[in-house]
Formats: sequence, C-alpha cells, structure tokens
Amino acid sequence: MSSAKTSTKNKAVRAPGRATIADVAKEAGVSKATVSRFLNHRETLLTKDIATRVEVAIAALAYSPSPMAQALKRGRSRLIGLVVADVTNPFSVAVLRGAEKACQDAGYLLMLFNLNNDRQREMEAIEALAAYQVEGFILNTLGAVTGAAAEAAFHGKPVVLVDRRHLEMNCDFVSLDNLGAVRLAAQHLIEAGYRELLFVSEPSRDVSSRQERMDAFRSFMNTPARGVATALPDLHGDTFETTSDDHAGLDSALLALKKRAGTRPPAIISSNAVMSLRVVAALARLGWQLGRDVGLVGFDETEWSAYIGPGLSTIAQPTDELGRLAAGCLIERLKGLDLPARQILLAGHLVPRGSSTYS
Amino acid sequence: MSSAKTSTKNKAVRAPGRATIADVAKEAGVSKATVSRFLNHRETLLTKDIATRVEVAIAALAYSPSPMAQALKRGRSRLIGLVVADVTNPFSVAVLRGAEKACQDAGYLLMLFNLNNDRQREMEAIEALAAYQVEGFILNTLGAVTGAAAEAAFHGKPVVLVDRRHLEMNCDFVSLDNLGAVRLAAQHLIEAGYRELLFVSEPSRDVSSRQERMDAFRSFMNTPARGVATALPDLHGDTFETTSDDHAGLDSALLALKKRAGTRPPAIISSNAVMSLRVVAALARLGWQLGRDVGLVGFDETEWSAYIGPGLSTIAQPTDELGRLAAGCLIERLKGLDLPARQILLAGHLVPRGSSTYS
DNA sequence: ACATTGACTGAAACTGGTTTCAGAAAAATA
DNA sequence: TATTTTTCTGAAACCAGTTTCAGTCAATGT
Repeated sequence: MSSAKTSTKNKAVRAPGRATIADVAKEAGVSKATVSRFLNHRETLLTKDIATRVEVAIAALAYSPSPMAQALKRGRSRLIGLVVADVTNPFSVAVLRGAEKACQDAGYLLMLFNLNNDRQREMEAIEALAAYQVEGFILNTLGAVTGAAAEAAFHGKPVVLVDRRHLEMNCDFVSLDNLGAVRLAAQHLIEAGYRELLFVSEPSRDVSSRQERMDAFRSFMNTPARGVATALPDLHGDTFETTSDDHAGLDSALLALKKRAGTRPPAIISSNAVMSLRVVAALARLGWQLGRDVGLVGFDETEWSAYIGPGLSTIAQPTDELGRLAAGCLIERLKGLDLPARQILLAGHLVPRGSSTYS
Repeated sequence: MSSAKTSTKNKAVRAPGRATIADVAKEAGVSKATVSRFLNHRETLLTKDIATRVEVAIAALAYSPSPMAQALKRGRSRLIGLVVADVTNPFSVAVLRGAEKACQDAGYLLMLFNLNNDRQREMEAIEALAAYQVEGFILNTLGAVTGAAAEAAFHGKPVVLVDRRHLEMNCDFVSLDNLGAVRLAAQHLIEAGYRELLFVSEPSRDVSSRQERMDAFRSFMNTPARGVATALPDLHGDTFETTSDDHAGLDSALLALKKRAGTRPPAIISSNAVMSLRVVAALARLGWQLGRDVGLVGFDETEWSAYIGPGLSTIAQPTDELGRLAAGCLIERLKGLDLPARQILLAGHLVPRGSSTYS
C-alpha cells in the first residue's frame, strides 16, 4: 500500500489544464469511482481511512471537478440562462442583479444573453442557452418564441417570466402589481389636485407590462367610485403611446394635454424610466417647469430620480426582490418540486417628490 | 443500402433531451465519426452522397451538437467570462453591452459574474468561470487576484482588463485616456471662468482609473503652462476622496471649497457617475444651485445627465467601443495570434451643459 | 468452524462529442 | 492485369466525470 507513496511527485508535470479525477485517484492510490464517491457522498459509503487519503490528494492537487464533464453525464449543468430584452434598461439590470445574487447563493452561474430589443434574436438566444444545457430560463423578453418552437427549445426545462408575461406560456411569472401601482400613481396625482391626466407609454404591443399599466389606468379613470374622490366631474384621463424617435408626436400630445387642462396644470404618468426621461426632455423643449406647469409620476425609481428638476416622483419597484424571487422560483423547481404555475405580484410604493406637487 | 430506409421513423421516441450525434448516425446509416466529419470538415474528405445523407438526417432530427461535449473533448468552450465589480454602475453595464455584442458576433457566449464590490468574491468568480472552461476573461474588478494565485486560476488563458488595470498583470488593457479626459474637463472649467477647482472621487485605493484621474488632475494643476491659460495666479486645485456613506465629510469639503473660492463660484470634477450623483445630492443639501453657485463636470455620460438641474456637463466615455474592443482583443488572442500585451486608450469627449456655465 | 450478510471498493460502461488508426474500396500506376 | 497509392469510412480510444455491477473482505449468525 505504501508503494504508491514512492512516486508521489514525479507526474505533477502535466503542463496545461487542471488536475483531473484520474490524477487524484492515482495520487490517492484509489479508483476514479472512489474519488467520485468522496465528492458526492463523502460521509456515507466511504471508509474514514480512504476518505482522508482522497481528501489529502484533492488538497494536494488543488483539484476541483469539471462542471462540464459533470453536466455531460448528469444532464445538470448548474447553469441558468437569463435573457434580457435590453440591458440598458435600469429595471432589467436591477432584476439581473437580484437574480445573480440568488443564483450565486444557490451555486448556480448565470449565462447572459442580451437581445438588444431585437425580436429575431430571441429564438437564437434560447437555443444557444439550451445547447449549453442551462437548467432553466429567466426571461424578460418580447415573447417572440411561442408555441411548438418554444416547447422544443425549452424542452421541459422550467421557465420564469419577469415583468413581461407571454400568454401562451404556462409558467411562473414574477412582476410588479401593475394594477395597484397605477392606482397608487393616479390616486396620488388626483389627491395632489391634478384633474387632467395623461398616461404615456412606449409602444405597448407585445409587452404585457405596458399593456397592463395602460389598461389599469383606463379602468381606474372609468370607475365611478375612485376611492377618496367620488365626485370629481372635471377629472379626465387619456393615454398616449410613442416610439423613441417621435419627438414631435410627444410634444404635440403634451400641448393637446395642456389645452384640455385649461388653466389648471395637467399631470403625466410615464410607464418606465426610459419614458420618464423622454417626457422630461419634451418638457425641456416646451419650456415647462416640472411640478409648476405639469405634474409627473414615473414608473421605476433610480439613483437619479431625486435630482431631476424638483425631484421626480416615482413608483418604485422592488427590483432586487423581483430578481431574487425569479431565480428562487426557478431553483425551487430545479430541486424537483412540482408546483403549478405561479404568479407572484409584488407591490410597488410611491416616492413622492417635487414633480407631483401641485402649486 | 436502402434497407436502412425501412426503419426511418420508429425510434424518434426518445422522450426528453435533444438528438445526439449517435441518433443522427443511426438515421443516416453512418458512423458517429462521419457525422462529426460532416460537422467540422464538410467540404473536404466526405463523399457527396454520404454528405447529403448526413445533412438530411441532421435536418430531420433538428440536431445541433452539444457545446458541452465539444468543450470537453476540444478544451474550447466558446465561452468568455466577464467579471464586473458592480453591475449597478452604468459604466459597467455599457461596457458589458458592447462586449456582449462583440461576443455574439464572434459566436461566443458570455458568462457573467458580478462581485457586488466584494473583494472576497473575485477569486471565487475567476475559479468558477475557469471551471466552466471559459476561454478567456474580461475583467473590470478590484484586482484582488494577483501573483501565483492568478497564474493558477487563469491557467494561461487570455485576460483583458477594462478600465481598471492591475499592475502585476501583464495583459491587454482597454480604457479611457484618463489623462486626456481630465485635461479636457479641467481646461473646460478654466475656460469657463472657474478658478478654484476640486476633484472628488470615490476611494481610489485599488482602483487604477480613479488613481489615474486624480493624479492627472494634480499634475495638470501643477504644470506651469496650462495651454490657453498661462498666467492665472489665482488658479488653484485640490482633490478629495470620500466613501459613499460619509455625507457630512463631503458637505464640509464643499463648504471649505466655497470658502477658498471667495466670491467667485468654485467648480468640481467628479470621477464617475455615482460620484456625480453624490455631489448633486450634497449641493441639494447645501442649497446651492448647479452652475450659478458651483460648476460641475462629471465623468460618465448617461441618459439622465441632460436633465439634472441645468444639465450636467460630462466627460463621455466611448463605452460601447470599450466593450467591443475588450472582447475583440480577447477574441483575437483566442484565434491564436500571439501578440504582446497592448494598452488601448480611447479618447473621451466633453459634453458641455449648464452645470459648467459660469454666470 | 462455516455460511450468510453487509459494507466497501474497483473495473467497466456511459454521457456526446472528436480524433486516431487501420481497413476497404476506388483510383492510379506499372 | 497486378500492384501501389489514394481516398473514404468505421471502430475504438479519448475527454472528465458518474453510475452500475460484480467482487473482496470482514462481521455476524448458527
């Protein structure tokens, strides 16, 4: 048994690459199977003597098993695929961050794919990630991959949708409670004294969260009993969608809003941070003062919200929590729990600032 | 030869998972080796007849090879590891985006690891990525992994540093031309009429870009001949470092600055977007008006820069280009080119706005 | 003291590819 | 036509692990 000891050091030369399980086995004078057992079942089914021998060998060679090889045999790669429509969106990044943290804690690594808002790339992304045997997907996308194609690509692997739901897909969904959030924003503006409201959004087609927010706004404005404000005959709301290049359209929509409002300043709800900035830019073009000439509440709290003009009132989303929950849902399923599809809606909260102060 | 045709359809049942090379081989009535040859050398060394048979089989089974298995055998995984100190930093995200694009174009996928500014995690990150056989690293980190440990972890794989250089590492480095950028900012403020300058930065220890910017500022202020302004006896500059929780410290530094400046408004250069916001917050606490009471030029152009107060003057970094170049450098090396370590410094440009208008 | 049981361990097969090696068929040469 | 060469293909080994299977050995039962 001590004959192996003689040749302890003369084969550590294998220049490149890392030590393999075979190296460890040789070093410890045992079989690959035993080393593998040590790795996976260490306490049970291994003699203390041999276990320590393997342990020493592993330490000596600084061995760590190749996840690639493990993935190949087990089919489990400890990888989670994250597809984001647009990394530039601070919301996406915040979610990404939460998800990344949860994954790290659970021993998973994230593979990232950014679509750059290109629908074409969605299928590509999912296939690329699937090829790498990711065990599950977190999707914040346009939903271009549906039906049979999706089934094939996901191949039974769990999927969690964040912020944007795809109706055809029966899977977990984690998002802001858009209905409640819109109500929060509208209620706040009404209580602040504004009567003429406009909800502005980027094109809502194919993006469920935008649709939900617009629908929620319309429904809120049409409901006779509006909480605190039951009898406000002069209250009126409208919605407006605009693409990122159509400055003129946005400007004229705002002018029309002003005209409708008469002497009283109107107010705007913008559907996300990108949209908020576009509104702020439009107001700058028109020479209107935020808060004085027009009220504004924007979805998405950011680090800069407080410093735009008199401070931008926002609906803050629990982004970190959303990301963590998304990853959490996925990991639960990866542990084998066979739950029905869940919808998790988290409440947002209002951060009132100068932009929604009627004066 | 046509006997194989009879059993074309009866084994397509293998419920889960994707088709393997063995399936394709069976379907086409050839060996795995032949299929592999088709995949890798299609034109050469394969009869036209057989090639088409394989091609058809591949199409029929919607086969695509497993990158995992390929990685295992070849040692090449088509994966690039990206380690970011802090995904919340818009600069990091912008770089990430550029890098991701370049990687996609070259057929690589990014594996992302976020350190959340935790030095401890850096080694962890690199080892995790190395375990997955990433072919190279793009690092925007604290540089906690050095010397022998680094050698072992990187194992000869190419590394590109972005924005933050680690002196001990001899590898490609892509960054803003900090010297030029600082000069741009300072020159601009001086020309605008400011005479008392303060460079504020987050703690510069271990972050080369912050050090370089501070050094550049000091050296610029000490140089007798300052371009346009040769004889400005009242010109004076100072630097200040502050942690993110020390509001009071920043406030008093600004008060001291104001005192030094006397009747004339002083000006500030902030070393990145995060710092800019902290300065803006401090100014809000002190009740000072940006531009009127104090000038400000901040590093990093963002979507919101234009809307902070009278508009925040910035030094815009070519972030997208930085990311693309970083990935590009790496991919070049992966193609086998054996170049010496390069330093690529890109010029920033000034975006003047209201915050640096002396009035 | 002998049979049976149980606990450990190693050899070998397997994951899904690539590559070497050697053999068969076809083409080129004598 | 016989021999050599070339071209193409398949069997098998390999990558780095896991898992099954069968066998060794000591401990227990009778």
